[in-house]
Amino acid sequence: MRLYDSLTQKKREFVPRDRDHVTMYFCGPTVYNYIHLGNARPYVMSMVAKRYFESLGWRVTLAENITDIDDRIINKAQAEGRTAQEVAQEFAAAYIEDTDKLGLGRPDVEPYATEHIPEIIDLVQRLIQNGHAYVAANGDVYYDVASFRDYGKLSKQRIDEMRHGARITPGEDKADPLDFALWKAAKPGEPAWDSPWGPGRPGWHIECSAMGLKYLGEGFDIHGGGRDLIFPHHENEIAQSEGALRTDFVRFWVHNGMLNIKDEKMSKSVGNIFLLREALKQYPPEVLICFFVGSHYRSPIEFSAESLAEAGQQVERLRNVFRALADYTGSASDEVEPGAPEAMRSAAAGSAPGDEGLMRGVEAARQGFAEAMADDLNTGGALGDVFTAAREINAALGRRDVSVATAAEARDALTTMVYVLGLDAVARTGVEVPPEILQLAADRQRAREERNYAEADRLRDEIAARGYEVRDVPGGFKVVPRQG
RNA sequence: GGCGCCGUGGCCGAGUGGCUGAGGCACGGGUCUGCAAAACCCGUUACACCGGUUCGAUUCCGGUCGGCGCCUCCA
Repeated sequence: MRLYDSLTQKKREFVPRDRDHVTMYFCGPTVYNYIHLGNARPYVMSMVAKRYFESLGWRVTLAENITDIDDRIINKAQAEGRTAQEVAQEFAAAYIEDTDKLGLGRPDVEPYATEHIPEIIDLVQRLIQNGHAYVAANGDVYYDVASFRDYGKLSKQRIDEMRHGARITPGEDKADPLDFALWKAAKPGEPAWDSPWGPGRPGWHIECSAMGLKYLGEGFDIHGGGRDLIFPHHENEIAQSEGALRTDFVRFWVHNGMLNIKDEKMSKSVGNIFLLREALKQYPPEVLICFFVGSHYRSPIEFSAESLAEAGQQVERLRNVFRALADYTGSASDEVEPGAPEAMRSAAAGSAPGDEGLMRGVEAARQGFAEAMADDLNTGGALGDVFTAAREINAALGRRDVSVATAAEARDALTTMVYVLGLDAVARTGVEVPPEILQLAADRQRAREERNYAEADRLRDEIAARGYEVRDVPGGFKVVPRQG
C-alpha cells in the first residue's frame, strides 16, 4: 500500500519495518475536559488504519497516549479547587467511556504520562549528555533548538523565520526564545516528581517521545495526529527523539485534517466545540464514523447538521441492504417476519442464474475497495465501492435470481468491507422489537387484508409514535426501529 | 509576512493526460405499491480563473483569485 508522509510530502510505498508487524503511535488527548468531535477524528482514523492493516494480515501495535499532566489540567484543577490528579482521572475516564461508545475497540497501549516519569527523566538526561539540552538556573530544563541541525524539517520552517514570532512566557529562563521545556521546575502547589534537577514535571512534548520509543522501539513505522500538531509538537518530538537516538525516529508521519464548523477549526479556544458525548446522544456511533470515513483523512471536513444527516442516510442505506440480505438468507434471527416469504425460500437452494453476475459485481467492488484503501487509506473512495456493491446486491435480491449461498457470500464480502471502515454496526441488526409492537403490526396487517385502510394507517402511525417502523416485504411485513 | 494543504455537478465527495465524467444525498420521471416505506431503472450535460507543455489537460508546469491550517495552547 501507499501512504502519504508529511515529512517527505509524498506518498510512499508502505511496508512495516518488521515484515508483518506495524508499529504506530497517535497523539491522544490531554485530559482536562471532555473530548470534542475534532479530537475524535485521529482516534477514529487510527482505529480504521489498524483494522485495515490487520485485514492485510499484518499485526498491529497501536499506542495512543493520554496526557494526564499539563498546564491546562493544573489550571482547571486550581480553578475548581481540586487536585490535578482528580481532574485528570475524571476526564481520562470520560475519554475512554466516550470513545468506547464508538465501538471501534481500543488501541493496544494507552500510556499515561505520569506513569512514565522515569523514562522521561532518562530521555532528558540523554539529551543533556548529547548537548541538546541545558538546565536553567530556576531548575527548568530546556531543549537547545539551535543544537539540532534538522529543526524545522517537518514543519518546513526555517529557524530564523520562526524566531520572529516566538515568545517567552514570563518566568521562563530560556537561552533562546525557540527553546522549549523538557522539564518544568515545580511551582508552589503544583504536582511534582523528583528529578536530578529538583522537583518538577515533564514538558508537553517529551512524553510522546519517551512513550513512543518505549512501546514501539527506535524508528517505528507510523506517527500520527492532527495537522495542527505538526508545529511545535511533532517538530519537537523529532528534535527530542532524534537528538537522543541520533537516528530516524519515525518512518511515516501521518496527519489528519481539521474538523471545521463554518469554515473554522473546531477548538476550545474558538469556543465552537461539539462534545463527542453530546454528539453520541444525538447520533448513533456508526453515523459519526460514517461522517468521518466519508472523506479522506487528510481533507478538512465541515461539520454541520446537514452533513451528519447525510451520513445518517448513508448508514440507513447500508442497514437496509443488510436487512434485505438477512431476510433473503433467512438468518434474520433478531427481526420479525411473521409472513415468511416462501418465494425466496424456494429460490434458496443450489445455484441460480444470477449468481455469477452478482459475484462478479461484488468482486469488482471488493477490488475497488482494496485499491482505494491501499492508496493512502482512501476511505471515501472505498465507501463508494461499498455502495456500489450494495446496489448490486439489492438489485439481485429484488430479482430473486441468486441462491442463498451466493447471497450469503455477498453479505460476507460486504461485512468485511464495512468492518474495515469501522461501520460493522450496520451489519448487525440485533435490535429486539417488543411484543406489543409486533401485535400492533399484526393488527395492521389484518386491517389491510380487510381493506380497512383507515385503521391500517392509524396503526402504522401508532407504531411510528413508539419509535418503530413497519415495512412491507414480499409476502409479509417486518418491523424495524426507526432511524436517527 | 513565512510554511503547508486545497478549490470537482443543486449539495457532499472519490478520481483521472484522451475511453461509458465513482458513490451518496437532494430533485424530477418511471417500475413496484391501497397509501407510505424500502428497492431497482432513467435524468439533472462538473472539474475557480489566466497562460504554458502536449496531437490532446479537469488531470502536468507557472501565475492570479479564493478558502483552510500552522507559525501561540490546540487532534
